[in-house]
Amino acid sequence: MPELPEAETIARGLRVPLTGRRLSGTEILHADVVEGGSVALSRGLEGRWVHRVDRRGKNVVLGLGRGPRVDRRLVVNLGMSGRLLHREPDDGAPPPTHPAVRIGLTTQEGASAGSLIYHDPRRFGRLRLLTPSSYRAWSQSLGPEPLAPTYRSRDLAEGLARSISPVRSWLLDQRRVAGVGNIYANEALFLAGIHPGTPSASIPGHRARRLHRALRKVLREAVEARGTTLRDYRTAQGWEGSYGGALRVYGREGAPCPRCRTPVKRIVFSNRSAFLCPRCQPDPDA
DNA sequence: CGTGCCCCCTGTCAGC
DNA sequence: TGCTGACAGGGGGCAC
Repeated sequence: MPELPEAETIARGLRVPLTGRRLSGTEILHADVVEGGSVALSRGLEGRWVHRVDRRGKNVVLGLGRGPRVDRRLVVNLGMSGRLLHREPDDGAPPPTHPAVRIGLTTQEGASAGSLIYHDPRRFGRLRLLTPSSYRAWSQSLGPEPLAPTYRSRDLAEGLARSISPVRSWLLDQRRVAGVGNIYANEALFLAGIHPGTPSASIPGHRARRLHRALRKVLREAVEARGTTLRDYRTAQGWEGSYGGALRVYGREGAPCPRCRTPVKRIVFSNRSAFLCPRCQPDPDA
């Protein structure tokens, strides 16, 4: 579920409550979300301080250490239905329905600072604890961050030119560019006026530049709105994201295209829905 | 190697 | 009121 804007929102929401806290007393309720074994995770988290809270692609990354340096990273991929929730010590909030991992937090003085809960009904998400070298290898396996100032339209254009995949599949491939999922791929392709099934290599340079601009615009807007809640996604504080109302085509089959009023069409390929305006995004095969 | 398909799992909703 | 099938924001594995 969560794509870049949702993961970014969660990371921002965890930064203040987690930074400078210490992890202790990990409870693993569903071992299938833990990569590398429950015991290794519990032992690896125990007593480590949270130095940083970051994001890489769709992943939330906690930089941890026993001393002042980051010597482990907890990488959380939220899959389709994962949430990372911060709970205060005795907020009377109802307990989450599908907790998978619960990690205790303490202050420098050792007082309770609540808990960090990984919640995931479908359990497609994954938690992994990585050393600096395994983190580096993992991060290098992902593509560039599309919102980084160093990500230029030329990078996108050159990547597209080397692939025969449909452009939506290309955008969803985390090795090409990190953090784009089905919602924002469809939204960006709409803004760029490109049919999702267009073979990547057939997209001319000026269209690739348009796609680069559209992708960054959509992602920035969605971060601003704290992400899109369709169903499961919540911020670290349990709030919904507000970008759902701004979606132009995703999930809007039959609704008028915001640009030309033609009904939005839904097609399926690679086992996933794509939404498009058949007039603004003409089928290259037609 | 690149690409596409299936599957992991649970919840929800539409249609009968 | 069930029951069934389709579908859901992701990604790993495998066959070709």
